[in-house]
Amino acid sequence: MATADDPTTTLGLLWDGPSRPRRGPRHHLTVDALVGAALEIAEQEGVDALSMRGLAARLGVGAATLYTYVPDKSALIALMVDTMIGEAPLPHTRPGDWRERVEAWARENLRAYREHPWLVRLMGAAQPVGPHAFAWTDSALRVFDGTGLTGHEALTVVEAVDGYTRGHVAKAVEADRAARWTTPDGRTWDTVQDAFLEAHAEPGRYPAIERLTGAPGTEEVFEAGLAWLLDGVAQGIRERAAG
Amino acid sequence: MATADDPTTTLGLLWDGPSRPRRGPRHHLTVDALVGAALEIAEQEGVDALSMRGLAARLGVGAATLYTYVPDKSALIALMVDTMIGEAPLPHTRPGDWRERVEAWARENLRAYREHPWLVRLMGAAQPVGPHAFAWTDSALRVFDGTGLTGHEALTVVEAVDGYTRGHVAKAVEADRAARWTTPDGRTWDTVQDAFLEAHAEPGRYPAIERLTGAPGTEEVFEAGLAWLLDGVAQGIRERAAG
DNA sequence: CGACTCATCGAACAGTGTACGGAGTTCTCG
DNA sequence: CGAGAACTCCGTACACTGTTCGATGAGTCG
Repeated sequence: MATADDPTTTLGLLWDGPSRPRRGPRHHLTVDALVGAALEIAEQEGVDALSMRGLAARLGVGAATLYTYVPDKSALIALMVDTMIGEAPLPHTRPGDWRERVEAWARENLRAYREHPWLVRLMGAAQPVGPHAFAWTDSALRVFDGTGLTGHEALTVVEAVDGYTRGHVAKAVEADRAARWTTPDGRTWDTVQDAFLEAHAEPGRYPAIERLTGAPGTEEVFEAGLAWLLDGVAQGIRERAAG
Repeated sequence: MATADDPTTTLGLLWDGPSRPRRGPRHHLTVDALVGAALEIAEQEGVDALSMRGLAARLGVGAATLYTYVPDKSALIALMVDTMIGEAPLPHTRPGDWRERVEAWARENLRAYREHPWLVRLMGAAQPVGPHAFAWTDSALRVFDGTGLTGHEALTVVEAVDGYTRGHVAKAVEADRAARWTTPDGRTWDTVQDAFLEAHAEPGRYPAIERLTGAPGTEEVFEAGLAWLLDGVAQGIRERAAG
């Protein structure tokens, strides 16, 4: 198989699927089987445990065999990501007006990312656009049909909301992991950190933080920010309709 | 030095600095020198090139020596991140009203992240809060002094804007990297991808995307989304002042 | 001066992604 | 129908990674 380092091969795999050669012995596995097993590993053991050797072992083949299905690990990851995107419901098929649909999709994405935290890390690297990602964006754009926004404006809104969601997801995933962490003797992350800060921040050094009576949860921040963002968008749509 | 895996040691390094032992030979290096050299490597060669062996070689010492300064690589990274945060201007010292200050800090953060793309990846992992991060948050909260918002509400705004910025940064960094990429024969990423999509997306499959006449740039999306978000916040502040 | 503590670092361990080359299988073409 | 091309499979190897161990010797305190 062609050596990559060049995402063209990966794009071909994403959009065309594997190319069946004319000569030579048959494959015993399929690319889908690789991706499925890789997703299982990521889901069960986390993304750090996803190695080519481990994946090969799970499938009962030698490590080098995988390279006849996939040019390299990054291509496998691109396939995993696009597969996950394919499981997201298409925004334009949801009920309600544009705002209800946007809220639903943003919450759904947040939920999906938090349920599959490994996705957040894998999406960090630049990804070639796969068919499912493309279809999702198309669907998201259609949510704004009838609002009077141009395609360009609709895409701006989609990207803004998506960016907002992704940023929160990164923070939420960190918070989730910290919440699950404990010292060997059972103290939580918050306990350790708070004790540390209390011992080290002399009074008056951080006046605004001292005045705080409690931090908002990630859910609360997400909902508030989403509401503000969509208030702004709604106002833009109203002004355009009036002008 | 104490084995970590437990961020308590890292927190100590962040807040107290290195602890000078009473007996034994002197250190030839300092933790600051490690962090400085690590920052240079990240800046010049990217985060993937940052290895303990490479760092040790740059400092002219053996790889194992580093572990007398720092419990492990993650602690080093925490120190790098907090150092970078320390270089950001404090929001409450900027001129203007709350909105101008927020806009300035959001743009500044976006710029800094794009200039140091490795930071985006390093911040992806959960980080213990360092003194500079703490000071920055305190300063950001003070921007809302006099707006009538409670500390809780101000923190919600800060986190929402920060989350928004981080999400965009991730996308912008990906876009920057893709923009810099070319095939051996000189074609750009966009050319390759567009050619591929044109060849593979039959007409009518992606109606909304077909209707597009051009995609908004990351800058344009960022500014539009920020304006919407702050419009929403401003309305919240007005309503609170009125009610 | 001993006793103790600690910095330094070569070597080793358990991993990683991936290239290579040989063995065996399947299809195509003369 | 048989020769050889094309291909899968995979043991082995390479160049890495972060980190631990143990030996050596430097520095300091009683």
